[in-house]
Amino acid sequence: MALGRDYEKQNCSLARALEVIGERWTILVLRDLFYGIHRFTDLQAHLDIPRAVLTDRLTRLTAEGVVRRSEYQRGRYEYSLTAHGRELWPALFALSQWGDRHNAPEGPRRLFSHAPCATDLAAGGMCPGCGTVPAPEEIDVRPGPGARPDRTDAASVALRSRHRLLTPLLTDA
Amino acid sequence: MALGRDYEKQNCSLARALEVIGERWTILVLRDLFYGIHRFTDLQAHLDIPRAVLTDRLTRLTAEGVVRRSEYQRGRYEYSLTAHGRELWPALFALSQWGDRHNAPEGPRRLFSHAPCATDLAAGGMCPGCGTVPAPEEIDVRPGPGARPDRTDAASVALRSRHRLLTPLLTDA
DNA sequence: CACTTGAAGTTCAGTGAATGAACCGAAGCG
DNA sequence: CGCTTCGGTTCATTCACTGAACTTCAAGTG
Repeated sequence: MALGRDYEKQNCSLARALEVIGERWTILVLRDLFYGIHRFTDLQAHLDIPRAVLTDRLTRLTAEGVVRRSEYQRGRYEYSLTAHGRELWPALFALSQWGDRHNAPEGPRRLFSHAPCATDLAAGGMCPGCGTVPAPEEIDVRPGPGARPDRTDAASVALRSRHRLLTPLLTDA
Repeated sequence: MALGRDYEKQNCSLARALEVIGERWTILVLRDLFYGIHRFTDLQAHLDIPRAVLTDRLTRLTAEGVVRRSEYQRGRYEYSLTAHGRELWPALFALSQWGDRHNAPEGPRRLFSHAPCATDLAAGGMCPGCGTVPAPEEIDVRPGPGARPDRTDAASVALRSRHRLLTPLLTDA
């Protein structure tokens, strides 16, 4: 289709990436999956997104091999990032850092640290402690000075304490 | 407005970044500015984008302090990245790398190298030669194995030879 | 067993953004 | 003066996003 999805004339890797993740809401869906939010209802509540759009994005991401869908009860599904999806971490981190520099008068809203080194990440997602660019499995998120605790949905509340990326939030029981 | 631009409910730096650069075409406009394409007509031809949309994106990016507009002749303008815009480089590089991994059977379409080290960049935009994340001013682009020389507009042709990021392509005379 | 609740969607009318083609005004050129 | 180029604007059409209502199935409750 002509809007949002295709940049076919561009012989460019960036354009190819944007065809997969460049639509409205898609990157925020991926962010939530990195945070460990993985059920439809929790995603919908945390993103405050129309359900039809969330369905569409999850379906498309699944078709592209970025997200995996699995049934955790009969009729209930959960979504997680594939290895391919997890490789998007440096891109999301870089965008997030830029958003903080551009517009975060009270400091970063969230801080990311390399858990084994207990060191906050620097530019490019690099850990100054060990000089590598850690995989998301080794990264902790926690609220920063610019965080505003105004949301009350379950996912927002759970994210107010330190949490390892990719490990599920909000499992029942 | 309600579509494309705002993610106001999200207390999130990533959402703030996407409000500035998340609309369709915006990231590709920025890519071209990094490549040194800086005149309206060249951008329009290289992106194959409706003129009204290009006008809108350049206006908005200028208002956000990401792009600077200057008159190089009476009534003729050129656009360049501000310091703020240049800080987006790691994010664009990371996305581009992901696009190559996800969908580039014949290898990367473009290769980026840290000019002083003559070393190709690795994950996160890091230079393995010196261990830093170089600024775009120090980076060269050149076509990679996956490049397809099918476009004939002036900017596409000029980009077939090695070129330093941010230095103007296609100056007259 | 009937009744309610909740998850995960689908459907649909209304709205707003993207598209591409046409139009426009100012500057430069011969 | 006529022609072209640049850098737009205007406009009808197309298409995606929105929010609300509706649906379906499974599980839990009395």
